[in-house]
Amino acid sequence: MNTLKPLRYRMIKTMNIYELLLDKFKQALAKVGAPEGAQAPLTRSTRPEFGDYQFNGAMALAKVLGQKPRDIADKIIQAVELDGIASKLEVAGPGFINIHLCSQWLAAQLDSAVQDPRLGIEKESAKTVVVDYSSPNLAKEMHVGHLRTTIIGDAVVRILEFMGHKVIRQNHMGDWGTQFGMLLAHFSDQLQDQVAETALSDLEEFYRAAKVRFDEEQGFADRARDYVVKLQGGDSQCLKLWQQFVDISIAHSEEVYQKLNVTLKREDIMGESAYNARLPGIVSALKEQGLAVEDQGAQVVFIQELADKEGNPAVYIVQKSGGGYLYSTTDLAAMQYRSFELGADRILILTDARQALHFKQTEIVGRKAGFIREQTSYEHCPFGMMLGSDGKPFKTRTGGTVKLAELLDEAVERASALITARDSDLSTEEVNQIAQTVGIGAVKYADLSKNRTTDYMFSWDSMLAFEGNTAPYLQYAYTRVQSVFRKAGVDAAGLTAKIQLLEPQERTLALQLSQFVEAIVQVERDATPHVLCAYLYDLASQFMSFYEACPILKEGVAADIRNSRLQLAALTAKTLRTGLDLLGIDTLEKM
RNA sequence: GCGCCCGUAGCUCAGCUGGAUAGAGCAACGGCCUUCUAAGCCGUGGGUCGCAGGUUCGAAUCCUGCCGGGCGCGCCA
Repeated sequence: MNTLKPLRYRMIKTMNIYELLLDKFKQALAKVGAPEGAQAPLTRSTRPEFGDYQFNGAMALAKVLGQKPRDIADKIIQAVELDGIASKLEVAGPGFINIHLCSQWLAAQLDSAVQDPRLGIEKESAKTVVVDYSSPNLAKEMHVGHLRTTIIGDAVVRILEFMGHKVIRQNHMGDWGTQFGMLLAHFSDQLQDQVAETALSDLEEFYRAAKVRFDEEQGFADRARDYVVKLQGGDSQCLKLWQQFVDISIAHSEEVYQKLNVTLKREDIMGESAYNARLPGIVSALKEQGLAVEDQGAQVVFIQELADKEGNPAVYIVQKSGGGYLYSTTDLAAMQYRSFELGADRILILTDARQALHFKQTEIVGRKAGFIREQTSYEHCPFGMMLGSDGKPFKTRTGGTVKLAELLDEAVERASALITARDSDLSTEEVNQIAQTVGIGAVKYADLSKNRTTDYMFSWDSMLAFEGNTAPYLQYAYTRVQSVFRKAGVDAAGLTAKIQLLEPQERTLALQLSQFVEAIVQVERDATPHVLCAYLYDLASQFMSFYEACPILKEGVAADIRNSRLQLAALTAKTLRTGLDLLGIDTLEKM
């Protein structure tokens, strides 16, 4: 037998250039005598004349090493091993090191990426990541306020999966709360001889009616609370009504998911009710550990870590004086289930920012009580709430609410109108297909592209705009590439030409293409899809400039140049399609 | 009262672990379609980065204090 030998030479795949450079500069730092753990600040250059990346570690070392920063920068340049990777390293200003990547090397990276279905991005060692998102309240029809968690969460899970992680979606539906009692009370005495589905055809209206009674009708609120206790206690009549109601609500949610192209499935549902049986155990465990104590008839945990200046601890109620459980109890149970039974390495929870304190408290209590393994991270990913165009919060009662289903329909209609308004040879069927893809994409992108933790403004115009930094712009860039290949009669998959980077637009595009992984890794880490949106928009924008400046199929373009440009276009299209797919947005061949 | 988040161009937003002259889109203005789809491209104008200190070689970014806005703080989620 032969001794072991490599089966074949394994080419280094297109790697994360940032990581590569960082690694090289860290080695160089050690060589010039920088202390262990010295900062290694590497960034992308802000201006073309400063190169592609810049390393700014020399200035900080000046004091430590007792040398001039520019001298240190010179030594770093001598020490760093970037032969064949960088074409030029120069010291600028007080001691910046500008890194100009070698165009041939950059082109070679793209040559291998374009052949790879994963665009040269390697999977990471798999972690188990539980992602809690969407989680609509089944008492109400989904409205625009549910967009953020649903869409952002879905993009996050797609990206985590792309990077090789085991993702467990958890749709923590609100099917067990106090307001459910309100609905059950209304449900049971209003609709005894009606078919539930008919009555619930308009969930919003049903909820509104129940809410009115809850607020105004004598005795109704008490009955609603009784219903919660009965329900949580397992009363069969209540459960039956409840189940009927839940089924209809879930079906409604699934319709919206379908329209939105969201990956949540029925088996991802792990509603609040699913934790019911665990709640007594949570409270008793807290009591046994002396964490929960009785106060004013309720079981509460006093959290000293969050005490005010007077030393008054924060109060965290885990069981109501009447014996009922709350979302705190449920969230502790969910934490335990996810960490121990699902084996989560990370737990991501996407909700609005108003719940930040609650999750902070939940983590403190949960960790003390041992409801979460030490190695499990507990990450609340907050975002601001939806405001109306007037800057005031969206009202959920007075008809100011925009139902999600209606919003999506309007988006598709607007897209359709836009398409038919322009000259085209598209068939009706094609128009409908495009309108669907563009309209839904626009809505999703509008939400995905901003991930501020502050409130954000809902606006039909900005959400359904089809120009500028929008999904249609990205989709359009993609179709332009497809159109080129159609016209050329070439199959992108069959291309083998080497990429050449001659024009500035080609080089700019190439550099951007090589940085796809950097954007993805950041989203993976921070659960911020807007970083990927920004990346893709820049990519599309740079492609548009390239497209205008660098003719591909026109007369007079040499064959090798044409083929190189086709490769660049092909890689752009693949990157756009992959990126949009990770955002849950479809691409089109024509538009 | 305490806590969290935020304040960047007329509007909506980027700005990564501090780095060079703070960037986009929309809106405004001026160019570019008999030539790869004008949902596009090129260009112009527009910012005391809320204010004041501090740390630093260097601050939109970190710290402190104010001002302004939002949200939260024992039986809703």
